Amino acid sequence: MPRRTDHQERRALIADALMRVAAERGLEEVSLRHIAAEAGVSLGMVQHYFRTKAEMMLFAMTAVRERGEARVGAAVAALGDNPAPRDLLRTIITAVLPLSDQARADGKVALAFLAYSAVRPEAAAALHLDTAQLLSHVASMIPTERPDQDAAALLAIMEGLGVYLLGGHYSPDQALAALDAYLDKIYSGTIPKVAP
Amino acid sequence: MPRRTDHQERRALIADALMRVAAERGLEEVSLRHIAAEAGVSLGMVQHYFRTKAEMMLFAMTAVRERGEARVGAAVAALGDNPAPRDLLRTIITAVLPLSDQARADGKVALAFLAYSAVRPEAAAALHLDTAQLLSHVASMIPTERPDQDAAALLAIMEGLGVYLLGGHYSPDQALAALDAYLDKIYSGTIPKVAP
DNA sequence: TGGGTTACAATACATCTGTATTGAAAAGGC
DNA sequence: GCCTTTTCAATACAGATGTATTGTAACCCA
Repeated sequence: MPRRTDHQERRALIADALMRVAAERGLEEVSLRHIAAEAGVSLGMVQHYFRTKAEMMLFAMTAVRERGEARVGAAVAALGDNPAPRDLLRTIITAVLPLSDQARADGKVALAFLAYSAVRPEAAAALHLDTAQLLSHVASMIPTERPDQDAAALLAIMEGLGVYLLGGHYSPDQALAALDAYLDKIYSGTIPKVAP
Repeated sequence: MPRRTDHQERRALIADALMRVAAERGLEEVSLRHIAAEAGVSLGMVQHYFRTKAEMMLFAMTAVRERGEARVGAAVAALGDNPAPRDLLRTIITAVLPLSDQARADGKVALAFLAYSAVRPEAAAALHLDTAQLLSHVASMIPTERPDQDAAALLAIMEGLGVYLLGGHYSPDQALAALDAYLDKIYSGTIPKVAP
């Protein structure tokens, strides 16, 4: 059984090209031939690694998600051990927000896939960070009387800031100021949930 | 100079068909022929009222926005005169959120156009102005120390909740609870809702 | 040293795409 | 009544699209 190529590596190469095209020109410009050209390979090769376009799209979708998770993981790791919950939360969120060029490109792709999966329920399960998991994780770090609601609002702020940043409606400074203002409400002044 | 048809009316008819297709199958399935079929007219007629596809898309984009504004306007009008700022704000936001079937359909289209305009800067300008206006309006209704930041966060919450609702990550109850929790923080002064 | 399998490349194919062209019916203004 | 203009419908067209088919070189295992 000869297997000379690393399938995952080739798929990643193609998915990278897809993300580049999607970030620059949108998902509508994503065709097998465009992706092949962008990746510098032939149409036949793309077909060899993805039997159908939908399969390629699905793979790229999870690749975007994994790239986001990797960015968050790296930012969190840079915090060292036992960071304060507020710092941890802010680090996670700023890692998700499209503040760097790379994150901006990824964000555009993620937004495109968000719209894509909004009309393709079979593709919706895979996208983005697993919100439910993240929600309970964030809630556990929020010392208010209603951590679930406040966590839900915080994630919504994160998503909304991301969208507004991508659209150019908010500047990075504006977005971070809004985020910090909310974190202030969560973490300052009020008596923590546990002992006084 | 014979002019037997109301151009705006015909355009609206076609834009309605476009929004139906976009809501059900996404912007990728929007082609001149699909829209013509959905509207029950011929391709030639669509071409007669929109010289190019981009022109049709642009018209539909502003039609979605106007529909959303109309929904907000109606909800606000139903509040009567001199509503409390918090009620007014909550009414505006719940009118924007995709909570009804109609608002869900519109929301999907709006999300699709958001991704669409993220890679077409020439189409993004209208939304930009809209947000800036809404932001200062909302800020004027927020009695906190930093109304600008808190208003920015509130709009982000609105947008994020909308996205999560469309994606099915939040239930309507969850979204409204998160919204109300934030409004509590803004409006309840320092006294929490639950007794100390 | 084969035989079989993999990894592509090339190309064919039917369908769909946006746009342009042509033509004809209808309806004002003169 | 005629003539110009609008309102469409039909069709043509070149290019793109996803997928299927075929061919061919390379490689591993026997």
